Amino acid sequence: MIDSELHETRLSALILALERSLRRSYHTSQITPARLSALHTISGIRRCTIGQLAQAEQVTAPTITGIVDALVKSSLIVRSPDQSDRRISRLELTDSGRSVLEEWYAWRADRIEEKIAESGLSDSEVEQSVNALSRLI
Amino acid sequence: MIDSELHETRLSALILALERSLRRSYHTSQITPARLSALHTISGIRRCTIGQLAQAEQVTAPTITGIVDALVKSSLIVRSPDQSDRRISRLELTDSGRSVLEEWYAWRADRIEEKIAESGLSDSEVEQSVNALSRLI
DNA sequence: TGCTAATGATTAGGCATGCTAACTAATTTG
DNA sequence: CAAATTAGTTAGCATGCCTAATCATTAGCA
Repeated sequence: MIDSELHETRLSALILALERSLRRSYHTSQITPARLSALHTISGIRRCTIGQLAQAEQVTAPTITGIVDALVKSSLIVRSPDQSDRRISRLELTDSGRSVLEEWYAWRADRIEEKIAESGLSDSEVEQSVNALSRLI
Repeated sequence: MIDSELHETRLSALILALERSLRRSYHTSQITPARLSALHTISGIRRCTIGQLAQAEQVTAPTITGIVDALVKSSLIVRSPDQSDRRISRLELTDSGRSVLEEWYAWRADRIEEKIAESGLSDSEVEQSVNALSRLI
């Protein structure tokens, strides 16, 4: 019990710290975590709808509406009504959205390389902990 | 590079998911992550000041002011001016604050036990990944 | 066919968390 | 003692999340 408590204490603190440091680092990159995550998800779902995106991102529809509005406003995606069911919006990346996403992948790869180097962790240690974490969620 | 990219992709998504699930779970518990974290920190620093708290939580002073206001308002801490330097506020847990913190520890311990059981991870695997993560930050 | 259900999405409104810039009050220092 | 520094607060903004209510459209059924 005491061990579990320690782990959770540290995990909670770590998650807060991670979230803060992520937010700070995204701060420089002109796009926010939730929007990038949505962009990434949209790029992976053909003719993605608001509902699908909400489900994939595990947030409510109104939350997604706001994120989509922002992405449309900055021309990273386009929202177009479905022809056969006009209740539905279809989301599609623009060229600009694709390149932002690709720049982000590259930037991330650089950052994680730095972090792994700084930490002195082996690649397999990183992999193990990422795997463990994803099983924990 | 490709491995690092994969790790970071998954890490970013994991952090978002963690943050969201944390937020949802705290939702039921009447106190929010940032406030609990601050409460925990205050309990660990004797005669804690706003500045110390900000530094420990790695956020700016205005952010801490808001969190402290909320904690004071809900009577979990008291803020009193320092006698020898009246610029300084000293923060101290109330009995109520202490019991909220202890309930939280207990609740967390239960949750992490559940999660670890569900995940099928061994305690040492959890420990390893938590250690690895904290080195990564 | 035409009314009602259900569905997809948006709007309105609120809260939490974070930031920067500008300010006040108090203390230090030259 | 005046000027600089330090500790906190206030104001104002953005992001991200929620629930409740609403709108438009489509589906179902008598």
